[in-house]
Amino acid sequence: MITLPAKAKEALDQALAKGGMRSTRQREQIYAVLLKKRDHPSADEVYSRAKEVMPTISLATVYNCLETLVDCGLIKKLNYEREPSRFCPNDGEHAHFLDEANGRVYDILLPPEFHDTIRNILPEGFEAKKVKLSFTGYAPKNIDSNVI
Amino acid sequence: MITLPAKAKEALDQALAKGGMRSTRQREQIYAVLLKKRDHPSADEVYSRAKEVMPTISLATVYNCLETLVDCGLIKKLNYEREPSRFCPNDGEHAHFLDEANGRVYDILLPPEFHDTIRNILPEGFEAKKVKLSFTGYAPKNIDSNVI
DNA sequence: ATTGATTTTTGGAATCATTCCAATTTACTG
DNA sequence: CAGTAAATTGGAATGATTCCAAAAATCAAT
Repeated sequence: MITLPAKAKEALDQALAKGGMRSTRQREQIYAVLLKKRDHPSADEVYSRAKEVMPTISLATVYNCLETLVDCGLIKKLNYEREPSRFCPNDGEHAHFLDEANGRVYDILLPPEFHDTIRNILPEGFEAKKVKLSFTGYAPKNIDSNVI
Repeated sequence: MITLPAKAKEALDQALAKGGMRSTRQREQIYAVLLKKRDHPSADEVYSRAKEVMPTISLATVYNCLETLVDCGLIKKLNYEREPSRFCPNDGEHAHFLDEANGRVYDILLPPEFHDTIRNILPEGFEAKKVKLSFTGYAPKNIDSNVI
């Protein structure tokens, strides 16, 4: 069991309550695991890490919890081609950069007005609920953080 | 059998030759099918349409041909979550808009400088080979073309 | 054209991330 | 504390895609 930072715990409980969902140990641990190492792990990788802090958790539960957190808006689901989905506990708007050399994904923080700018290129009548911007290529070496 | 427009046929043969690949009836028909109705079909849907013009073609071949065309740069592969991949015979740079109401995907043509602008937001040292911009939401009704 | 070497196509089996299921356990309400 | 609804669990099922080995088709050189 790991302890979720008080602030995160609060955000989690609120987000769950808003959707009429219950706060459970499993959901808390999955969220804690994602916040601890922010490297965009797959469901399977989350399962591995979760088992270390809660050995009896099941893979099905990991999938359920991840889906719940996505629905709550606390985390994001990333997809590259049809590879296993990866998860990102960054709720702000940002782009993603996949480094082809090592498979790592970086969060690229954008200037605050950027998403609006992008939305404005849409022709009259198109209403975007979600905007996804993602890059693939090579990241500079010696980057330590996954959030840029 | 459908006839591939002369210009497209030429582009296909050239693109294949450049990669040391052979021109085959199957590849030609798959490309023709994609150009005929530009609605971003899945591999399965391409298979249905291909069988109408070439009844003996196999699903495996459809997958093979689509992959080849993607590798040649003649078509693009689109992915939404982990739904079946869809294919787009538009080789220019453009964004995609998925209409949640009916599942249709629209090509959104961008101002020519836009992709460069987007690339420029990347921090020093990040080299993007591919940029993907996609929207999800509601498109205006009564749109006839899939290319905007 | 025919041969030979190399690709490509083909049908069916295999893969594997994810979803589904029914039974048990857990969390909330009164 | 009891009752009810939601969540967790392990295992089975799903389904798009890939893999495989054999047959067919393409291209280059004769």
